[in-house]
Amino acid sequence: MLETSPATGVDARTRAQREPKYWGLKRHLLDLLRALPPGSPIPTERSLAAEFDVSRTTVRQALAELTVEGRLLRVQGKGTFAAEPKVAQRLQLSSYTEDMKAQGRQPSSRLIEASEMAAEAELARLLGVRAGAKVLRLHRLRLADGEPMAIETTHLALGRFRGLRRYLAPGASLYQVLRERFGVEMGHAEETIETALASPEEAELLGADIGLPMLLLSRHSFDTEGNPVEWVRSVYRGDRYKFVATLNRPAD
Amino acid sequence: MLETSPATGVDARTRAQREPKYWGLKRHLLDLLRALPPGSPIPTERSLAAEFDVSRTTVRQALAELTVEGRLLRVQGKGTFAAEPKVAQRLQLSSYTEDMKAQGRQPSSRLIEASEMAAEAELARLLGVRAGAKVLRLHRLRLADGEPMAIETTHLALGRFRGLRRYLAPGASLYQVLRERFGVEMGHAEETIETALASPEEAELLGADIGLPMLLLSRHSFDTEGNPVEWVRSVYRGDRYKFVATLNRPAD
DNA sequence: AGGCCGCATTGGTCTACACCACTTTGGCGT
DNA sequence: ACGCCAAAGTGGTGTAGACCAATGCGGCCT
Repeated sequence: MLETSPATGVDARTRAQREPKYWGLKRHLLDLLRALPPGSPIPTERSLAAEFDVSRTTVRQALAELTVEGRLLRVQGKGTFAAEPKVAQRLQLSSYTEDMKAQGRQPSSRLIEASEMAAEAELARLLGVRAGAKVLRLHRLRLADGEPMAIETTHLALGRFRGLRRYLAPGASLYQVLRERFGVEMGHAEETIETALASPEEAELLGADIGLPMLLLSRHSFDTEGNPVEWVRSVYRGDRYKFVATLNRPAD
Repeated sequence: MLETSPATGVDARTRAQREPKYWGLKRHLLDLLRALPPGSPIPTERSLAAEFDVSRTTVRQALAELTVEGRLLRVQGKGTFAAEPKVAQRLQLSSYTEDMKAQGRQPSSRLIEASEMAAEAELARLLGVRAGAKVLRLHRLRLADGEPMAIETTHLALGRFRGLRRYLAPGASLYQVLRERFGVEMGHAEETIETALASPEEAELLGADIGLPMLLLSRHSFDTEGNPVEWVRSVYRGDRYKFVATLNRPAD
């Protein structure tokens, strides 16, 4: 599912040429989503195909990308729904909050989406649950002085944190909730940093150009007993951010 | 092509075989990728469709997912290629040589240039010497299994390490020389990681394209007494490298 | 020699249709 | 009333074929 494709929103005026049909459909659906309460059903694939006079395959391509982008929730046999935009919470683990403050900038977060999903094999392994287990996915935009800096996607096993979603109020700290409601204390984490090019969705959210170099940070956190707690994938604007690490004790 | 017997459908799924065709194709391609040198071309969509007797649409679904998962690189008009696996480098105070060995790769270095220069203000500050002091600059190409991985430029104050140049033999570890000849033990270091695009010279040395995203790592190392020892600027191929860090006691 | 152009090849978009898997609903039989 | 189950409707998988867009190569023309 999902295709790598050119820009979906924002300008892209440099190439105002042939816009694929599923782009237009996508933009139309994004407008629809903006004016629609979360959780409400979207027209069915077949009706969209009829209304826009395109094939169902084309409709599915648009829907697939929107699903990957976290705007839609699809359930076989039931329908397609507007993803829940949800309560915000801010977590402060890493150094983002402190980094920003240390630089005299005002950090903030915007929750883009909070949804439940079934864990595919790799994610299940990382979270220590069986494949297909329910997982809570938090999709947030990080800002500094109101300027978009990063997109952060957090995954937690719902089986281990039943009712987690209910505790997530705006401004609430995820780590605080985990500690106070579930008695989970973070122990250590493993991070990887690599490069990636901005995807259309990411570019739009971050207000950057498609293909802009990004820093991709993954964090795998464990509690004090060594049980996996969360898996986070963050995308930072490469032109606005850099990571700083202080290393102690040589290895050799 | 040819054949397409089950025009009526109905049969096909006989054995509780819940696995979609594109899954099987995906698994096959993953096997192929395991046994294939990175960067090598994958069979074309049309040939895969013919070989596995499925439609091109089905092949594309498998390829699309593998692309999203970072296993494949697709280029219109050229083909589909095995993605370069990223090498992980521990974000810790160890030498490149040891990092690579720990991963079972054969590390090597090629000294491109070793020159003395006068430190400009900023570099002098970093190395704790007066502006204009003599500095040794080592320009090295780092390889793993003979493959260019990074360009590393190291700066050391010659006033502190007299005769350093004479001890630098091919294959010698800088850290080892510093320890054995000068009794310098590394204490801690400050690293920053950011992105940059490859310059023409860098691209040529690394065998990459101009404009390829790179990981730019700067390291400021100090000995156990807190005296600055070296300042290093490294450029890593973003498509072949990633940094790994283990964090203890996460923030609140 | 150098440059331009067109063709072959590859991935990208799209159609129209068929059937499968899952969920909900409503009517039928008890 | 109640329960079961078939039908309807939804998304999921799959086919065969068409044309578009980008790339690269080779040959033609100057």
